[in-house]
Amino acid sequence: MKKVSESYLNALNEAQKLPVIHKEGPLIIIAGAGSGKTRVLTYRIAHLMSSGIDSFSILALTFTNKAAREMKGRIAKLVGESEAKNLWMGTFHSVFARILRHESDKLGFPSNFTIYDTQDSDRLISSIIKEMGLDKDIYKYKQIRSRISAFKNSLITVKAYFNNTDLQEADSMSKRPEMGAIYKEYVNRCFKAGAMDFDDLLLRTNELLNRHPDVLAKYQERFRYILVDEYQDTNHSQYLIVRALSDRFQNICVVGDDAQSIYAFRGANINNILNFQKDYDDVAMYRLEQNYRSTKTIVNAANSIINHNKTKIDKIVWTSNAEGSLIQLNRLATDAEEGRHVASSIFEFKMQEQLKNADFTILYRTNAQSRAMEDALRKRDIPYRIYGGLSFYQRKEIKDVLAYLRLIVNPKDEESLKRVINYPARGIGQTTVDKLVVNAKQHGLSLFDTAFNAKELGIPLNSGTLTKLSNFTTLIKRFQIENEGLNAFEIADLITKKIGLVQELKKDATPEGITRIENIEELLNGMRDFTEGQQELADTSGSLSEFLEDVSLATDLDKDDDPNSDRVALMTIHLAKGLEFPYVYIVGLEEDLFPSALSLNTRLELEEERRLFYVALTRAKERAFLSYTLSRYRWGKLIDAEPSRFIEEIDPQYINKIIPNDNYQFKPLVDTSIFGDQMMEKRNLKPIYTKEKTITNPTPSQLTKLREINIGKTAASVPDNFVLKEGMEVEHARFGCGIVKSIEGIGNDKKAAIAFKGFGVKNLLLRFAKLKAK
DNA sequence: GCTCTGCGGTTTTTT
DNA sequence: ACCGCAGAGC
Repeated sequence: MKKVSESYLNALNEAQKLPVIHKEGPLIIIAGAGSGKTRVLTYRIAHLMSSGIDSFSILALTFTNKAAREMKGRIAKLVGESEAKNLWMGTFHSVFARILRHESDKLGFPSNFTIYDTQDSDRLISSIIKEMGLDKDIYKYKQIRSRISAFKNSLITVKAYFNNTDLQEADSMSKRPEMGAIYKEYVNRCFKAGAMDFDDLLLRTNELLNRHPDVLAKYQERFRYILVDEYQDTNHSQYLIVRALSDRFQNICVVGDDAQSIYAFRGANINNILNFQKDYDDVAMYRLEQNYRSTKTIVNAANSIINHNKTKIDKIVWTSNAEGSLIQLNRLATDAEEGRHVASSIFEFKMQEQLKNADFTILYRTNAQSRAMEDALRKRDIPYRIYGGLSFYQRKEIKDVLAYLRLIVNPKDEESLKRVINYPARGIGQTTVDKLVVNAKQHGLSLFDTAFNAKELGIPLNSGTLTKLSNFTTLIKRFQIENEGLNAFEIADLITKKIGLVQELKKDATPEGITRIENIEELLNGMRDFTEGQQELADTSGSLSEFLEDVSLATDLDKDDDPNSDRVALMTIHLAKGLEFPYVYIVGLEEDLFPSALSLNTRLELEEERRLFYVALTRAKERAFLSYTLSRYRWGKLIDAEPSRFIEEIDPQYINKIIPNDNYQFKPLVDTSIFGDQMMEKRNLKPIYTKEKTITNPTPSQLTKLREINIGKTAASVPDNFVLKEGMEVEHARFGCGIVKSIEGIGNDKKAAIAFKGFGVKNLLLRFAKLKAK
């Protein structure tokens, strides 16, 4: 064991040292934002190891795989590469997926079980609803899925459901008496398919530990020291796993911040952290309250926000960092304007302060907001990278390839089979698949085996179809045999070539089609890297099933970015948890968006939104920028927006409000006559803090009309190649021919008064008016 | 069985 | 505005 010099403790402050040197027994670390909690965890693990504890008996559960990787790297630096190697570190899902593979036989699962992602679950639930002949408008698959997920996260098994009259009554009341039957069938089908969904990874772990005391004892014995990061975001299922495993030695260390609990929507239970002291005896509690990340302004502003929450553990986050600049608050007319504002702000700060693109991050509440930001950044030629949204591995073409791979590893995987049985088209249509599903159920076989034995089972299919089925199953079986001698990359390469996937995609010469081909290439390259990377590690082989597990549990954040690429980062606030950036833009601070309209029902939900805002603001090290708009496109329509209540909750001394003067906003883009004069009179805007609705904007329909008339589909910049002069004759899509009377303004604000025949003189903003020279 | 088109739902967040 | 899916026509 490489002895860690005691001097490393000097890298910690007094508050950080205590939990690091705390030895036996349970401890909880309440760590404010930016207080160095990762540092404490890292040093604590290193310290445990240096005081003689075998790394083999330490289990550290993190929130993302990336966090685990980074922490492991830092520990390796402290105690040495070879020592750190045996540490078990990862997300709940990845750690317990590994354990489940090892113990799968005890649960009746194959060790190569598939992990169904949300889309797989949705498809399976949809087809169950269809097979049961239920009304899909009442039984909405997404609602069903989230209800099943909630059951599983609370350890309500199918059996428990049918023993619980309250639950059944609740479902009957909401006109879904078949809920339990769907749940039962879903669980059955997953089992038959040798598949677990995300929730199963936790639920089945609980099942394993509950039903097999020997297994529980084994892992209790092994994991003598357990550390859990982001404990505030654990759900009940995770909580029970941690409790079970730590029950014997009670060496449990949890780290978290109740103020940053933002995952209640997926079952996270804030009470886990609030009640930790009741769950174990003699809990030591440590608080980390000094923030090393942000300026005083940001820390204090964030505190002023979170103080509006009732449910919280009291703590005072403070910093000795510099005062820093005020938080800038901007009001913009529309989401497109907001994008332009953010892009030019980034551009200017980059120049002024000599910063890199990677120093900037744009955070938003919903993925849909990224579009306006993207458009603006692209126009400014600012490189960016979007995290989240549709992740790489969820793209159709990637999922198609992965489905083949999954099917080879686990031929029982029903969802993968359905995905590829007729892709590329091989004449096996829906009707045939439906028949297979019915027969599979009847004979208790997997879908693949049903297809393989279609003839023997006497399924009414014509001989052509039978041949096609047999060709398909033979193809897959052949791949399976090939797979034994090949690594993940080689088999994937072979498959894509054999089935002619790329040729299939080449039929589509559109830019999207080309991107799809590139994506598949990227997947293959990624697989090659994976195979090569794994071969350096002794304990893994670079096999296909390992690759698939990695992929199904990877988050978008985990995907390695080119370290040299210098890009602005765009992501949801949820995804930004645990990260930090010098300059942070938080956009879309509007009622019904942030806080989300769906979270306004209960105080609890609203408080979670507030914590989310707290998380967003505390990501910023140097500067934070807030913005909101007066109207925004949502559901394809322009709707009015009102400033978020959260803006008012920030102590105003930390804010610099930048409100454009009146004549900047909502100067009629063009034709005032179509609305009459009322609108002109109501235009004068009041300062934003007047909460009463005296701010009268054009109604959405008016604005939509304006847009339709003047900009067609999207706002564009003034075309450079077209110089407008007074006296010129021009043509307008709606108003026809006209003569330019006068021109004023510059750049994007350039406008012209044009006299049209039959429409009179119109004031057109050239950016929007698509004029053609006559 | 395949392909095109129109309709409907979507937008809260993710392992 | 956008995507995916269902239904109709081939």
